[in-house]
Amino acid sequence: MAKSSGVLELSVLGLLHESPLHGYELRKRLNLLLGSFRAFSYGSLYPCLKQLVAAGMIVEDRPDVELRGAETNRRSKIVYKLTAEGKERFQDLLADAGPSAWEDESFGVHFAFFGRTDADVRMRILQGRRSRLEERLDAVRAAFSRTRTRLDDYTLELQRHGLESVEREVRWLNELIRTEDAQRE
Amino acid sequence: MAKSSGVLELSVLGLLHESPLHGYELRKRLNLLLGSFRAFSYGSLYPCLKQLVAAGMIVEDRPDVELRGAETNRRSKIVYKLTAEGKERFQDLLADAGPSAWEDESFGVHFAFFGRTDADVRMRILQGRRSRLEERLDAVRAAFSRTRTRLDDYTLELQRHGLESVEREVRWLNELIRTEDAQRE
DNA sequence: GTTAGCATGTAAGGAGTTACATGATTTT
DNA sequence: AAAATCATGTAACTCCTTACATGCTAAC
Repeated sequence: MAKSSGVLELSVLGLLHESPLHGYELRKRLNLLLGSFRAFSYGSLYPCLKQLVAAGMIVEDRPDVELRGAETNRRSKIVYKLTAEGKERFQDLLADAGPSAWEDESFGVHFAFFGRTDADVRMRILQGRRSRLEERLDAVRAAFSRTRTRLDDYTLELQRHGLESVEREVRWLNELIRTEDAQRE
Repeated sequence: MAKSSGVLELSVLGLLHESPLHGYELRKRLNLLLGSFRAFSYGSLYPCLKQLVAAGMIVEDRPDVELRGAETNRRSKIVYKLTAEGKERFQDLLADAGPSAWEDESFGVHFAFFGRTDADVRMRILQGRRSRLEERLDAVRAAFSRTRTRLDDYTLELQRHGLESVEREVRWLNELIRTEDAQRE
């Protein structure tokens, strides 16, 4: 019913692009793919699969049903595979180098599928992400220097650690951008 | 109406504990306090303030209204201040050294208010957070070694960077725990 | 034969955002 | 007097989780 269009949809399409999978297995791959960043529950995954079926992006395949008698209404594994339309949708989502690709929640997934993303889109996403983080550094540092109320020691330490984390990610992005540039030759 | 009991409530109570503030200013302090971790919009803040008023944790003060004629129904700044009950509630929330204090979303806030938290609660939260992260490291590494399908280069790099980030936070926690220990003498 | 893990699903609800709507105050 | 910023608020909506409910399959 909803159009979703979030991290989950992209992840599912991407994983099914590699090979057909059933929900349970899909979830494990999902949480491996996204690593320490994110995890999804079945309560999100199954409705999402349903919705993708309804939208014609994937189709269900029930291997067990064909093998056994049809009278049993038993539950079985449902293997999902991408349709041609689904593949197209996936490519469209990957081709989007707009802000939605470099925000906190979605950058990870987009990056995970960089292997199937055009080099120029990769570059624009990396640069977008970098300036996003630099903006944030500026904002925090500005707010910090503007602040007159002296902060608690722990609050300060949290701040420091937060800034350092962001700076670290910027360095990581710099490295990646450099590598991408080198590979263009 | 809802009980909320989340990051926002704790942050608001903590900030108002330092000094009375109006919503707009409160939001800026909030986003400074939480630094690069989190940001809240007015759409969350104002309903939360209403709810805290209803619960008797804070009270409204409208400075302008008293100064000027009462016939004008004009909008004015609303300064919120903590009640005795609110202070108690804040201390109760700070005294909770359970899992809810060391999850991703809430650890930051709890840490920011460590200056007002008992030393033993601080220690239990730091240790809880650390074992939470170590569990995650184990899970990711286990899933990683169990995986037979060779991963995409970019996916691998994302994974590596994610692991490194978590390891870095563990080292930070180790350092903090060491410092806390040293201060106990 | 029972426990543990595989497998699918739904209903209710939490926590927050976005977009909108309005008005006051300060700066240029 | 226009523009920017300060200031408060609401309604609709999104995305996801939790808790529940069910059943299959392998291992011990």
